[in-house]
Amino acid sequence: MVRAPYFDKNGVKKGAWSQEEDDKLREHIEKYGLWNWREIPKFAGLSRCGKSCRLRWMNYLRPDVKHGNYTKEEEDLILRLHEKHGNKWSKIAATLPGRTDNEVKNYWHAHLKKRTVKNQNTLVLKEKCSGSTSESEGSQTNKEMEAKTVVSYTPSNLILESTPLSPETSCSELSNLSTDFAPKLPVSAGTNWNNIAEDVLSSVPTFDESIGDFWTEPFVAGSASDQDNFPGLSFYQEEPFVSYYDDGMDFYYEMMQELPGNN
DNA sequence: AAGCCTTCCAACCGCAGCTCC
DNA sequence: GGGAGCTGCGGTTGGAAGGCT
Repeated sequence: MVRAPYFDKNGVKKGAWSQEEDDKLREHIEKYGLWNWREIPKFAGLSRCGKSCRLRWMNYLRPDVKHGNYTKEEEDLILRLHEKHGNKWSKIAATLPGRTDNEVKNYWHAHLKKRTVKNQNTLVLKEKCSGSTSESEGSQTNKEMEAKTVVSYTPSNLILESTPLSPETSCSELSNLSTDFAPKLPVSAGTNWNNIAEDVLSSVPTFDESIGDFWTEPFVAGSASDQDNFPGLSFYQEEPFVSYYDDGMDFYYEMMQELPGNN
């Protein structure tokens, strides 16, 4: 189910991640945090491009990511949000703690898309049988119409709508998520950053330089100047915590406000 | 049993948006 | 203002696994 690992012409490894690579990346991020995706593979001793590392971390290695077993509530929420926002997977995923945009997107295409297509066909058939609905519903507001359409997707929406979450509860849950994985940063008065940098660099292999954009550029063993300017150091001291859900919070609150019973 | 087909998830790719200089 | 560097998003693809004929 995964692509066979291979090295491209630049010496950058592609395809499936090995356990060893996962361990290296996880260990590095847990130790030093997230600071610069292009540099991380270099310092973690990985033959991957930064983009690949980011994807692997975000979609698989992150400690708060859960896999498989979507609940009925999650399915319904995805359906509702997709109806409202379209293919804005990151927006949708932001409201599903532990789910990634990639996973939501895959789940949609694998399981939910068929259902909505089926339901839409059913709706069209019903409309054709009962005539145009625009006249009979002409007095309804757009919001009412939208709500009606969403509910028509699946009867189980009723379950979700009958159990509205309070914004306070939801936000605090998400807030916990955003801090659950605060990188274990070795920030202390006695921290010797140069030692850390040398430590990290000790296992770095060497690859040929090549041209390419930010993401495809292969990691290159750091030069002496790289070691002197370990890029993560200033970041750690200025911004020690990284939140994965900051952007989703406002949206989540906004969405909860719009749930029936919260107006 | 063997070959073909379908499903579905991990990973890749291109590009838009943001920030900094 | 605009160019470079970086990040994140969404569409697409590769291919293993399981089902079907």
